Amino acid sequence: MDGTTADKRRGMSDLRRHRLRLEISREASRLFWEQGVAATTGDQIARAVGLSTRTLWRHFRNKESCAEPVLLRGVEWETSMLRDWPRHVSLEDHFTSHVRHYTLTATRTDHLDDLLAVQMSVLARTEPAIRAAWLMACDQTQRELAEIIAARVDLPADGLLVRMHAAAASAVIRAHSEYIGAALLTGADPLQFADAPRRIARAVHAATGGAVGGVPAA
Amino acid sequence: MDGTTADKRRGMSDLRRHRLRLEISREASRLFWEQGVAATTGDQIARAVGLSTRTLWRHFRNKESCAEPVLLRGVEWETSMLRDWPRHVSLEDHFTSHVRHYTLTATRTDHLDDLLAVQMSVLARTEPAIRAAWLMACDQTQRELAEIIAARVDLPADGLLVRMHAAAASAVIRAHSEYIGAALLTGADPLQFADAPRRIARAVHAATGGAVGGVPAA
DNA sequence: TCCTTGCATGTCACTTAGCGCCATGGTGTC
DNA sequence: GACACCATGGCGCTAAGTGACATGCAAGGA
Repeated sequence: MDGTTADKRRGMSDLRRHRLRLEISREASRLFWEQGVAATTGDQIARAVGLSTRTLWRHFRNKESCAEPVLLRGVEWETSMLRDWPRHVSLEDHFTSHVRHYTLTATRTDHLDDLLAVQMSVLARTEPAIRAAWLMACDQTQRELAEIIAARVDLPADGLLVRMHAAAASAVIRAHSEYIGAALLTGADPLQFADAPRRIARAVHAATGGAVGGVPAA
Repeated sequence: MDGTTADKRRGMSDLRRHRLRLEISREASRLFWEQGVAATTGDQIARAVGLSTRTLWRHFRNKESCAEPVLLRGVEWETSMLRDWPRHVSLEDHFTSHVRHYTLTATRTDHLDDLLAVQMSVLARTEPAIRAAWLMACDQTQRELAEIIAARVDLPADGLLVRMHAAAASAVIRAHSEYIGAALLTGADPLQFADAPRRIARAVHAATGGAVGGVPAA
C-alpha cells in the first residue's frame, strides 16, 4: 500500500519531504497536547525527532504550522475519498464504502494519527496558534477540493462557481470534523457517529446546491 | 450613527479597545502593503501609532494578527448587514438596500479601510502569515454568523445544523470577497460587481439549503 | 481636598522564534 | 575517483513576544 517508490531523481523527493514533515508534526502535536503550545520550544520538537533546530525551521515556517500535517490527515480522509470518486456513483454511496474500506485497512499508525488530529482540533478551540494552523489546513483542503470539483463539473478551478462550491463543501466538512472531534474528546461513543459519512455526503450535496454529490446523469 | 457613548464604567471600554486595535491595524496593514510583512517590525508599527512596543503586544498576540481588525471590516460589512436583517424581508432585498445605504453614508475613512482590507486580502494570497490572519477573521465572522442564524431559526448556536449553515454561508461570503478583491486589485471596474449583493444573497440561500435567505413564512 | 483603588501604558531585561551564512557529509553521475 | 548537488548542522544575529515593576491618569470615597 505504501511501498516507498524508488526515487532516483535528484533532490529530496516530495514523498520523503512529506514523510519527514509528518514525522515532525507527530512529535510536535504530541508535545503541544502534553504540555501546551507555549511551553513547547522549537528545540524540544527538533530533539524529539532527532533533528537540529535549524533543520526544523527549514521544514516549517513557524511553530504553529508544525501541527498542519497532522491536522491535514484529519481531513485528508475526506479529500482522498473525494479524489477517487467514480463519476457514476453518488457521493453518499461512495463515502460509506470508503469509510468501510478505511476501517478495515487502517493501520495502528493511522489510528494514532487520527487521535493526534482530534487532539489538535480540540486544542484549536483554546489555542489561537493551533486554530490558525487548523484553518490553514482546511484552506489547503479547500483548494484541493476545488481541483476535484473543477474536474468533475468541467469548469476552471479558479472560477467563482467552483471556488464557491469548494468553499461550501470544505466548510461543511470542517464543521463536522470540529463537531465530531469535540464530541469524541469529551468521551462520546464513536459508534454514535456511524452514519456521519452519509450525513456529511448529504450536507455537501446540499451546500453545493446539488452540484456536487449526486449522480451526473441520473 | 457612531456617537461615542459616554463610558462611565471602570476599565477600558470595549469600544475604546476596539478603536485602538483598528487604529493599530490600519498602520500595520499600510506598512505590510508598502514594504512587506517580513520587512515590517513590531517597533515600526508601534512607532507609527505612537505606542510603545510593549503596548502593541498587549493588544495583539503576534504580528500577523495586527491585520485582523482591518480584514474583519472587509466582511463586517456583510455581517452587520445580516445582523439587522428583518425577519419578513428576503436576504436578497435586504442586502441590496443595505448596500445602497452604505454607498450613500460611507465616510472617507470607511473607503480607506475598504481599500486596506482589499489590499490585505490580496496580500493573503502570497503571504502565509496574512492568510492565517484572514482565515482567523473569517472564522470570527462565522461564529458571529452562527449567533445570527441561531436566533433566526430558533436553534442553539452550538448545534451542528446551525454551525453547518454558518460555515457554509461564511465560506460563500469569503469566496466572493476573495474573488472580488483579487479582481479589483488587478484593475477591474467596480461597477462590474454591482449585482454582487444579489448573487451573494442567492449563494448564501443556496449554500444553507434554503434555511437562510428566504422569507420565513412566504 | 487628599487618599485610594483600578487600569492602561512605559521601561528594562530576558527567552526563543526564525533566518543568513558557511562548512560538512552523503549520494548520484560521468 | 572527481565532481556536482543537496540536505543537514553549527554559529551568530535580529526581532518577536513576555514577565516584572514603576508610573500616571481617572473615578470615587472620606
